[in-house]
Amino acid sequence: MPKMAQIADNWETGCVMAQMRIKDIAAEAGVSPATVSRYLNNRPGQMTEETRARIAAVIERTGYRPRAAARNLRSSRTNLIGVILADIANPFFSAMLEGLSASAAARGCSLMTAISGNDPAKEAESLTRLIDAGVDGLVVNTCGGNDEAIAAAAGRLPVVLLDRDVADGGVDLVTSNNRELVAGLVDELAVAGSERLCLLTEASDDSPVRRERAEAFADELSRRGLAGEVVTLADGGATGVGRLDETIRGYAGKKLGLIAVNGLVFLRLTEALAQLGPSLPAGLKIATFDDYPWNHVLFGGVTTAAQDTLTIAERVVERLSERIDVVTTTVGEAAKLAPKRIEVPGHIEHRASTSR
Amino acid sequence: MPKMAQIADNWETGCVMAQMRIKDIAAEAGVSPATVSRYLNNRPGQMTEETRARIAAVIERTGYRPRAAARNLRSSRTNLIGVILADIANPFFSAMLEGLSASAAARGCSLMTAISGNDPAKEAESLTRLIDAGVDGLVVNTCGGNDEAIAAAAGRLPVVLLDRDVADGGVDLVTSNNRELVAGLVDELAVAGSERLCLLTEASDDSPVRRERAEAFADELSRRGLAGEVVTLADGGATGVGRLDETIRGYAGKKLGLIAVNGLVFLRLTEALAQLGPSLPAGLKIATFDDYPWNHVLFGGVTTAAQDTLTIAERVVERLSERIDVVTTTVGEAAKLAPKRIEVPGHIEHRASTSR
DNA sequence: TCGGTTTACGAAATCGGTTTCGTTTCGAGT
DNA sequence: ACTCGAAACGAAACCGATTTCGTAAACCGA
Repeated sequence: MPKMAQIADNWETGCVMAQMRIKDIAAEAGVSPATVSRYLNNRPGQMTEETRARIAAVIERTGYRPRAAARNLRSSRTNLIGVILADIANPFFSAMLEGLSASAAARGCSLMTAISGNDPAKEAESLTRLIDAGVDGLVVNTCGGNDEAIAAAAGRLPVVLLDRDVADGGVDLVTSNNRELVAGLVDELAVAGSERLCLLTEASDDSPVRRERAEAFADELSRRGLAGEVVTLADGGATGVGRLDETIRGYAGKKLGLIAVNGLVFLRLTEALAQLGPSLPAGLKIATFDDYPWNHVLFGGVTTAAQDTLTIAERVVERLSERIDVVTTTVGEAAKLAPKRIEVPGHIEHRASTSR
Repeated sequence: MPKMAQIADNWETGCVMAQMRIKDIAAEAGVSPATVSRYLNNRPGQMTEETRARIAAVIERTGYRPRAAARNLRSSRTNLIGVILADIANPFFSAMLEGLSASAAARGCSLMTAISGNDPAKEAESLTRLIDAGVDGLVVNTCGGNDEAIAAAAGRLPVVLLDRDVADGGVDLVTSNNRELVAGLVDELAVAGSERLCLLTEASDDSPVRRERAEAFADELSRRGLAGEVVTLADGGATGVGRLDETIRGYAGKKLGLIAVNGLVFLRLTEALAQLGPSLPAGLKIATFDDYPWNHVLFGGVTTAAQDTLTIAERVVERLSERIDVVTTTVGEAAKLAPKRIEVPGHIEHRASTSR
């Protein structure tokens, strides 16, 4: 029985024409729906060049677009990648999102995003919501507190962790080479003449990333035989300077070198230093992580350990695609990929704050 | 014929148990699939409290989750909202994304995001990709150059514009009340004693937002009988200071008040001022738009016209939901909502840079 | 020329829900 | 007690693609 769609198609464009179905295209081209489907997915079972051209012409003319829902149902693939981010306010992660978006688009995938705002409950909710929506795979930058749920999810569909690992470690992880970056900053400060180094951290931040950087810092100090320590600031937003004043004043004039463990700590540091004057006290050198816009401006430029956001994003999507391909290709328990840890090198942006 | 799913369910959890279908749940609860469907969507056709409880128990016990793809196919709704952002590096928009995510989640919707990076071609591609994916509605922060395509999209599905309008204006738009914000900043500077006001803009930025702010600025000056002008900086990234030095030096000591039309311009301004010294020249007052983290820190705090990101996001999703409801409720051409322009008030954050 | 293999394609089942339509049951009104 | 309307629910069609399976034609070496 001919459908509205076919009738509408015969009218001039401009009228409200009903949505075309694959059936209609098939009828129009004088082939079966199966053949059109093969054309759409250019399947191994080839078709005559002539048939291909006829189908292409009809699709071109009618502007037909296959309905994703139907396709998803039958093939149980959605070409959707779920992304859960803990903190989008952090420019590092918004840049990451842009990278993920581009890498996914390059593979014909779209992104479903959820933002937990560092709330474990929201993160857990996002996890189930995205899985229920049928994403092919999941990128998770966890805020912590859901390690079991995430591990469980990784057992049911492809999951790649971003930046922060989970406890048991059975899940793929892509991260910067934090040890190398820490070493790079220590080197910057040492070369700039700092005699004593401090790594500034926050009490509330107990993330694996912070721990990794702190450990690397300590290791690097002892390796080089440098004096220094990890200073943990009391919480209390940007105003709670905690031990910071004390630390700075205690060493004033003694060629102190400070490393902020992340951008937030660096802003707190900046506020604290503002009380001491608009430019850096003589002999004080500073450096920080992640290349925020303001790093170019504050103190005439702050030396920064920059992470390679785009490459990290690309690696994440790449790895996720591998897993997705394995899942859809192999049967059941067959070939399971072993969990993998991918470290992406960053680089040091040398700026005025660590010049001699 | 009993399916694998039912067998698996009878085993202990822990074994690989097949995905449950609504049929299985129905069988288990001794009702028809239709009834389970009614339960899942708590439909008007109510059911016995006892039936409801029985179904609930089975679902609870089996951990059944309906497959979204199947649901989408039949109901032609996906509970997905597409979001296209021009520039996620701008913290204003990353905050927006968080707001959109929260507002959407509150309505049981997920977000599909695409980031155009201010590239019209990417924007156009994202538009079709999201529509093809079957989103129920679209939030677009356009980078320009796709006005026709966006208007066309708005004819086919619910679309709400974010911040930047399209040419013909037949589409819903949510934006800040820029005129009010400009007036607020002018007032701040006037009160702080500025005698001559400049609005700093960039040559490359020809967005409706910039135009609106510039017009409002001119209007406000003439309304108050204040001297001033719009200064357009030459392009060239953060280093191309253009007419800025000249402007500042020309008026040095003359109680100049500067307004950066956006955060990027403000960073350029900051770099330029850094050449003149670490703190503001005497008599110079400055203010800017959008409350970035560094605004709290630079110059001891910069007076800022802050947009109410969360409210804007909420209004966007609210309006989009209205349209989606209309589309799915009414038939054909029936009730079309007239395009609407929603202005969300912001507020002025007074800080040190405009103190007397 | 003939069996055998490939290639091109169609018929029909299928994915797993929702929705329509019809039937039965129940309670209220007279 | 009987009718009537609403409430509760089941049977089956349906959404629109993909996929399996089968078949006819084309090709191919002996």
